Amino acid sequence: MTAKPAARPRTRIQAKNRAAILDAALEVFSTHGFRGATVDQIAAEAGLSKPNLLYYFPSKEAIHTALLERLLDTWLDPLRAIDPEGDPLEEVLAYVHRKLEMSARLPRESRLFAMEMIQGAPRIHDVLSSDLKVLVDETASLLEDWMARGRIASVHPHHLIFSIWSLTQHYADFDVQVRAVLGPEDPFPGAADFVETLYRRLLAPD
Amino acid sequence: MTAKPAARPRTRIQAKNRAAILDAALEVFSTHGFRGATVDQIAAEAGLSKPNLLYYFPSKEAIHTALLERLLDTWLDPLRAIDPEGDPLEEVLAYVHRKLEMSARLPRESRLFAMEMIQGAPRIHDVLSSDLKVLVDETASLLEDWMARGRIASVHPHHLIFSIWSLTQHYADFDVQVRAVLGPEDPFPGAADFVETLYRRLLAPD
DNA sequence: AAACGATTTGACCAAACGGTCAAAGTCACG
DNA sequence: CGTGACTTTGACCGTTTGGTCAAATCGTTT
Repeated sequence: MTAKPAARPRTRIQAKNRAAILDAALEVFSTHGFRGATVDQIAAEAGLSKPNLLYYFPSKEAIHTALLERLLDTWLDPLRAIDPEGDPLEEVLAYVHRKLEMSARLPRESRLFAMEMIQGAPRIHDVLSSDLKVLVDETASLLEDWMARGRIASVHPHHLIFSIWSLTQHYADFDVQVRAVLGPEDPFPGAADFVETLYRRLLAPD
Repeated sequence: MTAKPAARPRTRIQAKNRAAILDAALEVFSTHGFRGATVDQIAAEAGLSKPNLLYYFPSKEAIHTALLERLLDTWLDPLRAIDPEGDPLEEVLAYVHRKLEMSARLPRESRLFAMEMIQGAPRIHDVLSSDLKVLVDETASLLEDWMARGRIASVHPHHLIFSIWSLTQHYADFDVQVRAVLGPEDPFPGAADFVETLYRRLLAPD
């Protein structure tokens, strides 16, 4: 009986190859989207033959799903890390900087997420309107509470969160454009400085 | 001799069909990217047979190119419309609102642009580092001039422009996510209000 | 209504696609 | 060092892909 490798890898080889496949798939899916990515290309990028890749994942879609599941967690972690007991403005700023750092260090993950959104999130729409919505609503409540107490200025909390997402992820998703305009200079120090200023001025209590 | 239809359509039928093809291609390319889009799908969406579509455009790539050329112009028009003689803060705010309105009214164009960027802009990289860079640098100079005169607060002008792009286009590109979080409510009124507040507070002269 | 170019189509092609399979090779452990 | 499970592969399959072509149809002008 030929046992298919489990989702939880049992051998060193499985751990190594599954990791290589997911890394290669991240590269390919994040730049070409699901339909634009080919199994051959992922296999080549992972240094495996196509049948060998399909020994570890049953289909192209399975790879994509595995990638998205892993992504959603790490992507929303910074939001969960906001401390309701901390100083409001500093908590928001820390969140902004965590997100910006993620754009700098995990640009492919950011682009994979953006790809999925642009395509209408056909594979994660449910998670968005359940888990994500709950998490965002909770954070929005926290922000509103801070605003009501005058700890930070009053703005629409959901749009505040959207603004943080868009501003920070922009540097990963539109990396080419940013660098084409800015030249060789590293965009991130300037970006960090800019968003710091922006949110300090936006949220400074009246 | 069978004459291929010119880029400038000569007959009513050509004008109509070329428009239908470009509209269909916009729909398909903007949600699936270049490689993920198929000629069959574009043809079906345009209500034509595949060979008929290829009578009007010589290849899939030609359609994509035609689309991008048309896009770049309309996409950067709002930037060109900033009036150096106008009131600085109001000019910036007007630009922000023009961009936001474009996201609301031309979401597919926004997503096509985003798609191209995420993929590394292989087909328009040259235009970015030449035309776009020049246009942005000019606008940045204007902004710096306004800042030096104390008409608006000092921030990094390039990142200011990036922030406007990301904040406004986010509502088109991440439409699914925004609506999943916000529910049935129309996002744009709230967004307009939010960005207005944001840039007033950011740019208000000290 | 003839005649000409403009338009449309069914049939077709080679290449690339996602995926399968039996057989061969490799590894770890008793 | 043998043996059973794990891993890898070449050959293959049916479908989809971008694109071609000759023939048929349509529109317009005379």
